[in-house]
Parts: sequence; C-alpha cells; structure tokens
Amino acid sequence: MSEKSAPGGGLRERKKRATRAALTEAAVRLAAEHGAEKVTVEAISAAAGVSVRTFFNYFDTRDDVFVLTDAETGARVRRSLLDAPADLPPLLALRDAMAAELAEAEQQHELWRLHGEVLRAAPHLMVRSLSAHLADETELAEAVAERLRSGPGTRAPESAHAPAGAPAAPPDAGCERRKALDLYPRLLAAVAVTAVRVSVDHWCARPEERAFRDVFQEVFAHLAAGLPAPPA
Amino acid sequence: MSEKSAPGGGLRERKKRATRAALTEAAVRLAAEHGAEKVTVEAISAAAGVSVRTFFNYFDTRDDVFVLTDAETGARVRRSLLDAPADLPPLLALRDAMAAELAEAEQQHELWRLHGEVLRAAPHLMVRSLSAHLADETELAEAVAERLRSGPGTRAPESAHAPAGAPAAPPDAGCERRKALDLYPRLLAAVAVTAVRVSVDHWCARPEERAFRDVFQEVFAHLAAGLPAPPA
DNA sequence: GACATAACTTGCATGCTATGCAAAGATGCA
DNA sequence: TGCATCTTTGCATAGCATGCAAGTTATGTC
Repeated sequence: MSEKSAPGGGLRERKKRATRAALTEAAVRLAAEHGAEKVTVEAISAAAGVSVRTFFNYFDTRDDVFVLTDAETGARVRRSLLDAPADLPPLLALRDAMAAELAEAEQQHELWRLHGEVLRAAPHLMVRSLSAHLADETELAEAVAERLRSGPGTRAPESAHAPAGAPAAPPDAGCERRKALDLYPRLLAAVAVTAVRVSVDHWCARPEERAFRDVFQEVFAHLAAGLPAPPA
Repeated sequence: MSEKSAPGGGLRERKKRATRAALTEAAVRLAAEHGAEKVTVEAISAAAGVSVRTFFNYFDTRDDVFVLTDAETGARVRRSLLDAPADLPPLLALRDAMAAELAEAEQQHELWRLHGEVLRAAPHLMVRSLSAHLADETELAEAVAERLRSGPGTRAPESAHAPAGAPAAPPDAGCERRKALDLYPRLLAAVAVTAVRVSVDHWCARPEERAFRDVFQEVFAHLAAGLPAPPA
C-alpha cells in the first residue's frame, strides 16, 4: 500500500501505518478472491497477522476497511476550492478542485481499479463508501458557502483559508450546523459528489473505452449546460 | 400507518401489511424517543407484538425498517416519466414526475416529518435510506434512456410503457446491466435523486420557512440553469 | 363444515459483528 | 536502565442475522 506517504515519525507510527495497510490490503485481496461478503473480520485479521480485536481498533466497522479514501482528500479539495480564481463560476471551481484530486488517485491506477472491482461487485460496500463522501458533503457545502460569501472580486486570495485549524469535527457534528446552510451550497456540493460517483462508476464499467478524465469532463459539461437532452 | 392503501386482498395480506406497519411504526416511535441507535430489534419486535425472528422475515436488516419508501414509488415515477409529453426536456420531465410523487408523500405530513427527524439525527440511517433510492437509480436511468431512445417527436405515447411486467428485478441485478447504460441517463437519474434528497433534507431542517414545493422547484431551477452562482 | 395445502410465525442453534475492560507487551525518552 | 505511554490481546458480553423444523393460521375445495 502507500508505504511512502508521510514516511516520517517514529517506529510506532510506522508500525501503525503498516498494520492499517496490511489490513486493508488483506481485505481487498480476500474480497477480490472470495467475494466481499464472504470475507470475515477473522480472516482479514489472520491474513494481516493481528487479532480480531486489533482490527476493531483500526476500523469502527467491518465495511470501513473497504473505504479506501484518504482522510485528507476532503480538506485538500476545500482548500483548492477556496484558492481558485475568484471569477471562476462555483461549478467550475469545484470541478477543477476535484479533478486535481482525482488525477492523483488515477496514478495509483492498479489499486484504484481493484478497489473499483470490489465495490462494484458489492453494492452494499459502494453505499458504505459513499457514506464517507457524504460526511464530506456538509463540509464541502460550507466551503462553497464561504466562497460565495466573500463574493467574486471581493475576496482577498490569501484570507480565504478556512478559519485556521478546524480540528476534525466529531462525527455527526454536521447535523446541527446544517441548519445554517443555504440551499445552493448544499445542492452544489451534493451534485458535485454525485457527479464524481457517476463518473467513477461509469468509467469502472468500461475502463478501456475512454480516459477517466474525459468522462469526468463530459459529466461536468452536462451539468454546466443544465442537463439538456444530448444529441442522439 | 397507511392502512387504506390497497385495502383489498384476503385476511392474510391485510395481516402482513398490519405487521409490517406495526414494525415500522414502532421503530420510528422508539427511535424518535430514545435515539435511533439505541433501539434494538428486540425492542421493536416487542413493541409490535411479534418475535425477533419475525422481524427478520420482514426486513433483511435492522436499518431497513427505517427506510419508509414505498416499493411502488419508483415504478410510478418511471411510468410518469415515460408518459410525459415528448417535447418536454428530460430534466423537466423527471422533475414533474418526482413532484407528483412527492405531493402525495407531503400529504402524510406528520409521518414524513417524524421520519425526517429520525433520519437527520442518524446520518447512518440517512445513508441506508439513500441506498434504497440508489437501487431505484439504475432503473430510473434505464427509463431515461428509454425516453431518449424513442426521441422527441418519434415516440408513440402508448408504446412507451416499460416492456410489460418486468417482474421485480432481483436485488443487485442492476450491476451487470449497468454496463449497457450511457453516461447521460445515469447522470440525470443520479442528479435527480440527489436533488430530491437535498430538497427534503433542506426542507426538514426548516419546515416552517418555506413550502416543500418551493424548495423543490428552486433546486430544479438551479439545475436547469447549469448551477450558476446565485445572486447574493 | 371438514380437509388438504400453502403461507406465516416461532423458538432454537449457530455464527458474525462490535464494544468495554484489564493484563501483557512494545515503544519513546530521560 | 527504568518509567510513562501507547498498542495489542484475550475475555466477556450484547446485538445482528440466517437456517431449520415444528406449530399455527388462512385459503380453496369438496
């Protein structure tokens, strides 16, 4: 797995990363081989060389081991969104922010493909994986609102970085805050996340036909045009 | 619960509906009172006056009891979509089809509100509920594709009803078929489902502020316009 | 009305998922 | 080396989920 990312830290941290990596890798391999639903936590733990209890020290849920999203992805997208040129329409700013992130992911082509395979074979896990993105959605909507608030032309490019270190909101904290959000930012964030999902899903179904980039761009072109009926 | 819908059938069917209704009602009430995650299957079953085993005869999963979607909703929306005037743009046809369905749901105002409360308090269940809609999404995408195929002006209004009785596709059957679907129908279906979710969610957060209908219409107006930045 | 059939419910047995707790082991640092 | 801290682990416990066989209840027919 990504052994090189953030190589620093002491032995402890490296071991933790190794254990987590071993668990996810074992999980994905076993899932690819025997089908995702037939893989028990016991099997994953055994393959990774740790106890069942330790598995649950790393993942809240069995299914969480199949959600291969980087926890920092959302933060990077939001920052990129806020740093985009002020005159770029929100939809396009969001498109570019996500495209940049996905370009990185596309480089780990092999792993991504395998992951896609597993998820598509198990809709249940696809849903689970989406839930991870849903958590992002509220924060993403806030970023959109922030971008709109400091409107086009009004915004000083440097002042826009989120209110310093918002320290990893506790899970479900978005529920109350959600009340304060306007409709448009929520809609844009939700639609963008959906667009990414559809792009990935469509591309996974026929990876050889078109580059992912093209699918992604076409999706956002449809959205920007207001989803008119395409030419036959 | 909805005791009147499809009142027919023998005693057996009525009993089944009653049992299912009792289970969902008990579940929602208990969840509203004690928090959704604190409600066990045992408690729900006891409150509904059946055994735990019977609960699992009605729902595959504990969480499924909180998914209050009518199984026929999707079918009605698809039919409505195919029956819409041929010159109506796909996005608007879908909007109207969904609006008609939601108008009915809005009448059971009380239950809908309570359900919304429970789901918003438990994102986990919101996700689960979405998965039910996701199942619809593929079939909805097929309906969109069907509508496009028999293009504007080409379509004989009567010939469009789905290929007779597609007999309740087995769960997950959509995964293979998905390969055959074009990008645009999938995108439109996914975006529309997302739009409904955002509308409902936004409206639930401030039910007194605006009619649901208005929120819904505004969302689709945003989409049809290509999601430009709204005026401040 | 009685009967055979099919459908529904139930309890029991079993296995997987998930959490709390306390003891044992590994790591970091002086 | 030795202490403080973090991690792993086994054990106990509870909830989730399924299969099976036996008991109960509708349905349709004679």
